[in-house]
Formats: sequence, C-alpha cells, structure tokens
Amino acid sequence: MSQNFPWWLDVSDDAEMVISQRSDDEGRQAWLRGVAADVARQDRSSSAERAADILRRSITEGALRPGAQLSEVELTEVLDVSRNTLREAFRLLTHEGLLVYKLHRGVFVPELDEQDVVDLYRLRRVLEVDVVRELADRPTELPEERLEPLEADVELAEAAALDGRWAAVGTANMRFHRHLIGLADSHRLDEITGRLLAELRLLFHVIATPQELHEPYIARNRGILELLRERKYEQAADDLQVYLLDSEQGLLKAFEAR
Amino acid sequence: MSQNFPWWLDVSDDAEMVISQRSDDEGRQAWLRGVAADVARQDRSSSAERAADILRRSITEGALRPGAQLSEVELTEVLDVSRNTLREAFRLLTHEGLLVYKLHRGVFVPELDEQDVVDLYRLRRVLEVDVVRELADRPTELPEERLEPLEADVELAEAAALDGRWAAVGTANMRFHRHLIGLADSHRLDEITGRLLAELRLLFHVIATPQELHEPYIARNRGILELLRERKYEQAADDLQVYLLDSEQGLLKAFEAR
DNA sequence: GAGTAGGGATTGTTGAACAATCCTGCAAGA
DNA sequence: TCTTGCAGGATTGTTCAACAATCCCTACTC
Repeated sequence: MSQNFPWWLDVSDDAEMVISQRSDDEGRQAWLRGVAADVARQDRSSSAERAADILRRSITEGALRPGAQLSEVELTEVLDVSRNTLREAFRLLTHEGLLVYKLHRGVFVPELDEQDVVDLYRLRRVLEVDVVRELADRPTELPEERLEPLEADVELAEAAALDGRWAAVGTANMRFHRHLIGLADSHRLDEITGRLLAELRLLFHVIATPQELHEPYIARNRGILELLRERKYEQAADDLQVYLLDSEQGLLKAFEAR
Repeated sequence: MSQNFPWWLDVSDDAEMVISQRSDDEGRQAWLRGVAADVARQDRSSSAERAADILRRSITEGALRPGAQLSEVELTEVLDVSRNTLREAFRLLTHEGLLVYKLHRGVFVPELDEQDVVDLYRLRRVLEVDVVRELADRPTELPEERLEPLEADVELAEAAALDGRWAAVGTANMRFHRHLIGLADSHRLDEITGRLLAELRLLFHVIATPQELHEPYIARNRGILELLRERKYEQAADDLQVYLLDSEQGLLKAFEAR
C-alpha cells in the first residue's frame, strides 16, 4: 500500500472513539459484537467500497473542494486500486450526490448554488416534518431508548461548541437529523436523507462563518428532542418546520454575502 | 453484435410509437427535435448507460422476474459489452433499486414484500400530496400547458383500457404520477420518484390480476387532473391522499391472495 | 482578433488473467 | 438416515495493459 498520502486524505475517524469508551461488562459484550460486525463488514466490503469510504470522507470533511476534479491516474496511485475499481468507487459516490460525471471529462466535486439550497430544503422539510408528525400515529408508542442516539448527538454538539470546533458541531447536527429520520424505520427514507445531508454538507464548505451557521441550532435540536420526550409530536413538527425555514434562510444569506 | 437475443430481451418500445404517431406540421417539428435530442443523448451516453437502458426495460416490463439472477458472461455476449462495462451498468441499476448485489454471488432482480409496499407508499403519499398542496403557493400561477402531459397520460390509459391492455394502463398511470411530481420543478424529487415508481413496478409483476389493480385509478387520475385544472389544489391533495391509501390497500390485498 | 488544425492529456472500453468465494456432489463417519 | 468435510467446477472480484474516443490547449493562419 502506498504510504505517501496527500494531506487531504489524512483524516481521523471520530465515530469509533465514542464506541470504545464503554467499558462495563454488558457494554463490552455489545462492543465486541460491534467490532466483529465492523470487521465482518470490512471483509465483506469490496475494494471499491473501501476506496469510496476514503474519498467520501475527504469530500464531506472539505478536503476536496467543490469544483475540484478527481484525476483517475493520480487516485489510482494514492488509493492503490486499479482504474476499474476506482471508477466503481466513483459510481458509488456519484449516486450519493458527492460526485458528478462529465462524459469524457472526468468526475468533479459538484458545485451547488442557491437553487439547490431551495430544492434540498424543500425535501428536508417535507420528509423530516412528516416523520415527526407520524410518530403520533404509531401503533405502539415510541420506546424511550429510541431517543438515546438523538441525546448523544445533542451532547456531542454542545461539547464541541464549548471548544469552538464548529465543523464538529455541524457534523453532530447532521447526525441528529439523520437519527431523527431513523425513527421512521424506513430503509428508503434513510437512504434519501443520507444523500440529502451529504449534499448539504457540500454547501457548507462555501460558507465562511460556520459558527453562526451551526451554533443557533444546537439549542433548537435540544428543544425538539425534549418535545419528543414529552410526546408533543405536533408541536415538535411545527417547531421543526420553522427551524428548517430559518436554516434555509441562513444558508441563502450566507450565499449572498459570499 | 450478437443476434440470438434471449426471449426476454425482445421488448418493444411503446414510448416512441406514441410519439411517432403525431403527424401534423408543428408536431413533426417537435418530433424531429425530440429525435435529435434522443440521438444526441444516445451519442453522449456511455456504453454502460446504453446497456443499463436495455436491462432496465427488461426488468420494468417484467421480462426479468424478481429473484432472477443475471449472469455476467451470458449478458456480456448478449449485450456485446465487456464484463467491466456490464458491471458498471449493474451498478447504475443497483442505485435505482432495480438490481441488488450479493457479494460473490452476483446480481439479482430484487424480490419485494409487503413491508416494501408500506415503505414505498408512505414515501409516495408524503411527496405527491405535498407537491399538489404546494401548487397553491406558487409565486406565479401554474400555466395551463403544464397539465398537458397529464392529460395525454390519462387519455393513453383510457385508450389502453378499452383494448384491455392492462400493462399499458399501468405504464400510463405511472407516467401520470411522474408528470404530477414534475410540476414541482425539483430535480431531486424527479429522481427519487423515478426510483420509487420503478420499484413499484417490480411489485406489480407478482400480481396475477392487473386489471383490478389499475382500472379503478384511470377515472381517479382524471378526477385529480380536473381538480388541478380548476385550481382546487387542496381538494386535489386530499383526494390524492385517499387515492394512494386505497392503492396501497389494493396491493397489499393482492399480496395476501397470492 | 477570430477561427481552425494539430497534439498531448484524459477518459472510455476492451480482453485476458488470476485470486477469492460460492455452490454442488460425493464420500466418510456417527 | 443424517450430518460433516472435502474436492473441484463455476462464478464473481480485481487487476493490468492496451487501444479508441474525446476534450482541451496551443500555435498557426488569415
């Protein structure tokens, strides 16, 4: 394996850190199972998927800027895979909206504009608000522990905000919304949301001031979480609707000021 | 090019037939432009995409049944492309939900079940109903001609019903919903819908009686179209909501009786 | 300065080769 | 009879090298 990674591939994985902190007996069992599943998934994933993982992180963490072209030969050497495998990885990321193909020209990190903001937020509003609203109609009441991932995300965002790590705040906020959608137990909804949020993340990279973009929503996320705890789903849905409209306006304003 | 196509690749294209029936002067102009665009698009698409087109039709028209495995060597000969290109076509269709990969086992036409019906219809309801409801809030009123494709779809379904061509009725109904979503002018919404309807089509193939599955909705499609014409968007949205719930129930019942 | 012809770089596609994995059938043992 | 283990044959996963097609840039012509 090639060792001279370019600077933008040198990314650290924070997700596993969180898991490994659990150390009680029952926790260790769960942790071992998790690792086993992780390793199994690693083994069961193809080279293309592993390459895609690396590229995905490089893009979502902002190392590869919108508009940048990804050269096949260069990445072939860096990632140590063949061109065919690399192109399969490209296809995977294309499907997620993180890359775009231009025939005979290559793959590029897409450059999104105001219209994309409007488009993305329209979908977010419809889907997320509906998920929350539907929680009231569940045949069985939502178990308390289903909200734990949301709690963890909010806490992570709060902690990151104290240290001024605004990119991490943005990540945690994203994860909050992903977990929120997850409450619907819809495989397709999860997939669609994953793509929407990935594209949204591309938009964040054109913004100069991540603090004012992310900070206000930490408290609002907690507010929605509390409403969910109290099973006030209608109010949570209404709040979320306004929340997302505000967030859209904030992004659009940042675009204008750019 | 190999000439001994297996039976299931021998599919006719009904879409172009319909277009070519137009023969008035203005129509011919439009038709020529359409063909030119088609050819240009054809030339601008890669071999993988062309191969994917053929496979997509074979699947959506039911020639390739759910559960069927697609052999690489066989399709390599039939489609006259290399294995690498074919695999790229597989990836494309996998992303549309029309194929599933099983590592080291190959690609298969997915077999959907009742849970998928519920999942798909949940998304359809949220998205379609919202599109209709939003039409009331458009800054500029929806131009009359935007409804023409919907009118054409309904007429096509009515004509096909008279001849008892229920598969064609199903196709026309599908296209109606796709055009309905198209009124939102959202690129992402179009894409998501395209995938949802393709998967839905997969489900239709396990149904024994297509008539009672499609026939009731011809009139209801026309009903919704008329409401859109009269700009009664709220009522259209409400009707559509009930419509989709009924449709879901019909599919679930057909599943049970299978 | 505008248009155009080349040439170098990049992508699109192919075919062959080998490795890894899965499936099938058979035989040995309980 | 049923299970277990083991070939080996078939299929998929991955790589490589080569060539074709296309694009982009530059230099040239007028």
